[in-house]
Amino acid sequence: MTGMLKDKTRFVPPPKLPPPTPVVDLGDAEMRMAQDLLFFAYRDFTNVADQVLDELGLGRAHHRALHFIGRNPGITVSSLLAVLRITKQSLARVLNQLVDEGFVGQAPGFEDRRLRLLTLTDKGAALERRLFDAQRDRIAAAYTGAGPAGVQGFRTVMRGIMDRGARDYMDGTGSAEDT
Amino acid sequence: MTGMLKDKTRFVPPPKLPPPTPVVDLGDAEMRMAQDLLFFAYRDFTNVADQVLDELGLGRAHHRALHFIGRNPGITVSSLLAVLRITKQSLARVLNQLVDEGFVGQAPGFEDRRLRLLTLTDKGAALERRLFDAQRDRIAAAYTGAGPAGVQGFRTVMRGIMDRGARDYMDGTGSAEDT
DNA sequence: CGAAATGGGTCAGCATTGTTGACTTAAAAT
DNA sequence: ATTTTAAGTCAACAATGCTGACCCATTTCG
Repeated sequence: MTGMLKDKTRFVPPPKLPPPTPVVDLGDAEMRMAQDLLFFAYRDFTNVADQVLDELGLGRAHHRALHFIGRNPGITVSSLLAVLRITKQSLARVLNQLVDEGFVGQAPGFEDRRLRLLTLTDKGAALERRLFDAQRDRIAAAYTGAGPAGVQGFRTVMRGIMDRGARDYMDGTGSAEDT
Repeated sequence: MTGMLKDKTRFVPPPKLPPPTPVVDLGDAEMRMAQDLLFFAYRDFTNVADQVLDELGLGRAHHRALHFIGRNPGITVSSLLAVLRITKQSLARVLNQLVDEGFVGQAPGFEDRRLRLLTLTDKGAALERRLFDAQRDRIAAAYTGAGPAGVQGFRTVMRGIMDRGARDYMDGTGSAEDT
């Protein structure tokens, strides 16, 4: 980029700004908006929790683990991996830290002693609570503003966007590993 | 973690799985679900585009830049920074690459020649199109399944979740820099 | 029973994308 | 003429993904 404005001699005509990427269907505009919605809502939603996490030297990945362990006490490592869809190594980093710092507890499975059943300790539950509370307000406000029918629509669309595997997980139907 | 199942003598009772983090309000369950919805929908939505990007050796960050430049032809660097809310240095990496590879064009502002007005080249627009088309199907399907009222609810909730600054941007009202 | 499969773990190294901090340059503004 | 401002650059660091290559302890299966 060294000197984009350097050669003052050559006049570069300001581009005749094209229309925002020629809209083919009319529906396109709606879809583009959806991209924005997802980007901004996700970013700002996660940012809320990030602030709390920073204080503790933890990251988003830790939050995710806490969340899903909290929602699924006794979940195994491989199930957690299936839900998060990350690698064992990525999870290990985060999970070991959570265990070391006493946020997550573990116990071998009763029948199959290879399993490592994960739970939140009191400390972990408290943190998860705190993180949740921060995000909670946003959701609550947004839900209130949208009314019950709006919330229903929100859910339906979000479910429609995610993979079948994720949907199944949410239905409790899910081993989550299938697709 | 070296030997969590190592001392076979000591019996570690399987934790009596506590209920999924004691639900205080009834509303809590709904809010927790929203966390899941955002996580899964966002992840799976972005993944669709990631596959295309991988082929070209580009990442999500590139997609974001392409998207917002495409939506806002002639946007300045600082406006783009305000929308994305990342640092100049982070953006530079990605943006320089896009310019070098001919996806993004630039021209100095007419009145204020310090400005660097960004646009998509044809090549850039084509790529953005391709990325969009991939995501488009998901949205289309989800929207169809939810009906017009559902879509309206989705929008309202998503807007409610994001920061005011993002909302303003979406309304076109926005300098996006204010909060 | 012995071999294979499974759940889990570890070491090492790399890529992407975000961050700080410290400066430079060119063009506006005052 | 000085100060702002828009943009860019170098350097280093952190969080989280990923791959590849192995190791252990159990459980299962032929």
